[in-house]
Amino acid sequence: MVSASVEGGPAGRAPGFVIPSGSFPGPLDLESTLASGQVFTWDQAPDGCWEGVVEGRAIRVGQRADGLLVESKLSEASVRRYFRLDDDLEAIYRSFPPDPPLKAAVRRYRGLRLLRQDPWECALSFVLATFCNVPRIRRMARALSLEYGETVEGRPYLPSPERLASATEARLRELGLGYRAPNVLDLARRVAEGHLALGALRGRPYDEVVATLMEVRGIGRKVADCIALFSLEHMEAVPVDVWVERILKLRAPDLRSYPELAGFARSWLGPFAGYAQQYLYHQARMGAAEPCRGA
DNA sequence: AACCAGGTCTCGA
DNA sequence: TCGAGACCTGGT
Repeated sequence: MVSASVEGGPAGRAPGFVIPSGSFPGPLDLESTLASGQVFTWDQAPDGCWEGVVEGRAIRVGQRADGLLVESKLSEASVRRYFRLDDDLEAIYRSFPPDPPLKAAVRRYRGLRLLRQDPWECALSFVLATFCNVPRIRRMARALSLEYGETVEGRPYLPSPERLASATEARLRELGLGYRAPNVLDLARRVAEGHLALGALRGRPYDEVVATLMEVRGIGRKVADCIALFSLEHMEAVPVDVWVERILKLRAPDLRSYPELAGFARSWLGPFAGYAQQYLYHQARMGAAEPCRGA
């Protein structure tokens, strides 16, 4: 067999490097990070490595005892930024309240990091995500990638706003998006036409970010919080989905509305409430999927 | 085969 | 302002 791997070709092997564990504060657990329901475009290869696209480049990452193995044309700085290796995870853990279930979730998923996602990918993903389960979100994202997306170094990836804006609602429904089809179109058109500058929302105040995002059809408070937390640096944002709502109502049974629940979560969980939320969410969802598993 | 899913929108009180 | 229903579809 001839291994004719050409640098840059689809089968080409990207340069590899290791980001040593000691070179960033706190642990990193790839499995928890990439399978915790914050991102839907990564796949796990048979060898256990994860494959995705970051900043328009393909990337393969693997968990190693000595750190994070990376195969990509991306710079190390880009990878560090994406995986939020600048976050001092132990300090974030210390900021959490002494809540036994939260402590259990942290113990179990230690090393779960929020990602610094591209705002467009994040917004598109969570408009797709409304009221459906994670496997289906991944399926819809894959369908959009294959139908309208571009291939990034051999890997299918989500379409640009411009490309998606040219889609028809009927075709999007055929791809299985259901009633999300017009919402996805509205989002794509606003971004493509420059009426919604997602990148410019970085650094803007939380209330302004949420209000701006909610102008899009299909983006309510919860989806806006997801975008704010996962791609716009608002670690205080607490997306309240059905799982998190159950958890919050155990502590505050009298709270009903979304603003009340999210506000309670922020005061209870502290400045990194969004981080804590992700541990609670992941714990709840995995617990439901695998009911019998001793701690 | 029901029941549920990282909700949002509309509408009537 | 608040609660109730409708809503596409596929996983489990």
